[in-house]
Amino acid sequence: MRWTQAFIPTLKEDPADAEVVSHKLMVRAGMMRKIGAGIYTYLPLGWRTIRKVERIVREEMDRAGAQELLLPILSPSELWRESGRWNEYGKELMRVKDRHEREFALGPTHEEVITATVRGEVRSYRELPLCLYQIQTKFRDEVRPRFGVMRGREFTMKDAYSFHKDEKSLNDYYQVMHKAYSRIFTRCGLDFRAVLADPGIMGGKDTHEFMVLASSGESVVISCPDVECGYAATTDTAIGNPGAPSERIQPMEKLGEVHTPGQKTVEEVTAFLKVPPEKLIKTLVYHAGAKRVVVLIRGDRDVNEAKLQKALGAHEVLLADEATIKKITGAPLGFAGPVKLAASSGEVRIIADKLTIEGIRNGVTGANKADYHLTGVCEGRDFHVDEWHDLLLVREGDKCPNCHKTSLTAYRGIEVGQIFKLGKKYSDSMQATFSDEDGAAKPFVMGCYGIGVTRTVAAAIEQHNDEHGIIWPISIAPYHVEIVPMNVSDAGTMTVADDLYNTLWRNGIETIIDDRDERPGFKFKDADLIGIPLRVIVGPKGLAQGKVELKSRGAKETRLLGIEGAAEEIETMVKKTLDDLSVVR
RNA sequence: CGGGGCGUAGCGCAGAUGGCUAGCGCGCUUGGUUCGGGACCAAGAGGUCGGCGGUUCAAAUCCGCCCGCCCCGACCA
Repeated sequence: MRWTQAFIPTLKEDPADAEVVSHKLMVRAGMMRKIGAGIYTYLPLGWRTIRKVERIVREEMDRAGAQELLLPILSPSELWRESGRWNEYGKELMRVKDRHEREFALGPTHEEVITATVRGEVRSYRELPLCLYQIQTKFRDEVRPRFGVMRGREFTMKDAYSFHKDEKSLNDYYQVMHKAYSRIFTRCGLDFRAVLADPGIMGGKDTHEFMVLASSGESVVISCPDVECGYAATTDTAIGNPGAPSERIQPMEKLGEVHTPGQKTVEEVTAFLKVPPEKLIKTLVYHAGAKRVVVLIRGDRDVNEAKLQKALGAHEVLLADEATIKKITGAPLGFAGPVKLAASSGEVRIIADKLTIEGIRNGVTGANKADYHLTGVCEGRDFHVDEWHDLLLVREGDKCPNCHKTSLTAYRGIEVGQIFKLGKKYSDSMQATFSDEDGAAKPFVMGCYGIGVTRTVAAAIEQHNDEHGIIWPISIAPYHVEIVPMNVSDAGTMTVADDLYNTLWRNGIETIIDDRDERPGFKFKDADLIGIPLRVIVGPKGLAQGKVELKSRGAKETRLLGIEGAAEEIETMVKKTLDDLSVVR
């Protein structure tokens, strides 16, 4: 591409509405423009990179034995009612009506459509396993689109669905996909981790998220630094392991009441009674849908609301307001406790964090009476818990729940992919069956596997940039090489530059030449911004010695190449770098 | 959805105690001088001040409603 003919509208200044670096750079580098909140036009440069990522995804999906197809974006509501997700999916599902008032969904994911496609067509276990994938625009009516393409309302996604005759086949294929995903993100030049995650609305059991490590990431990952252990999970799912509290072996003290005027928070009570926060039994009242529950957790820890939500089977949990607390505990906010609580309120269940509350002795808790707390509170003797769950919000420094040896570390990540074992959720509800060896109709065992393609591009920029702009991994760079002729009015310069440009293209090296009549500094700034991995400068300095200058985007130093052999040498470099990226650890 | 902020030229911003032809930088056009890290000079073009309504002799500026956008908290690739 000749820059004078290209549509690459670069910007000197950051766009006012961009916050994260990938968003700023994608706009500044002329890769995309915003059309509405979470809706973008991909300009030629951005589209080239997106297509590079898609190509890598296709190659690896094909290698994993999956076949590409294309499902419709628009799908009738009946399909979603069959699976139950017309109601379950909530407001995030974009819904439209046709002229006859028939309802449709704009696909946010395609379990329903693929299941409807496969059922009736795949009839025998002999045709299994089968994996189908597509790369397509998805729609989600996000509560808050943000960070450019990171969380858009319309985005490109690769989604794959596998069909199996049994769990074992699914488990095997899950590993194949795990490996394929690792290859894809490695080839895209990303530093990532596969972590255990929460299945959420997708249903199913096992699931891993592929996280690209980045400070701007929206997810927090907890992981064990011990490589052999390798435990890694999102904070929503990380299993608690706070160690055995020493209180459990202490002799039980007598239950006592103390006057604690105005001492409401854990910090206040801790300071007032001169006890450590581990002694406190924090008592929280939650709304879980229409119901209310009392949740207990040790004073120094926090409740993981995602775990609570799952434990209660609720769609949403919300801390109760003061009026509700007063109604349930009989005391103002800050003096709630489990002792004699369940008896007085009847239908309100007491849910407790198993790891921090079970067997706790001599704890401190609210007396359900204004300005009073109880001491010497023992679980089992003084209060009864209806349900035990792991409700702990795991944090950095906790012991690893897997190897029990090392302290966990926390870091932020961008979720670029997720693989799920769906099981029979959709095949059951949508009656998608096949005939097994014994001739009986059985529902398919399914898996599904997503990659946010546009998000992957943003994640790559988050990991590869400096104060001047993007530094593309060559595998997903819009072009491999940028030629910068110093002076376009100089015939000698342009002959060398054009020859090199033509030769490189002839040898399959994607090249852009900045043939604009601009000063060198101006072109260098744009070159840094758009981040093409290799830059060839054709100017008087080199030409005087019969050379051109080669510089990597990330590097400071330049190398001189003889004009004659330059094309060949560059070609070798590009191909070697591409090969290096395909090597999977 | 709740809380906070913003909307003035293609982009980034000033102007806000109502007052004359609404400014600045970048970008754009033309001419000239420049030319190894976003040059300089000169002359231009470009605006329903987000929209509608109200107050007023007079509204970018005050009031009301609406729309759009961004950020912070509960979801997800």
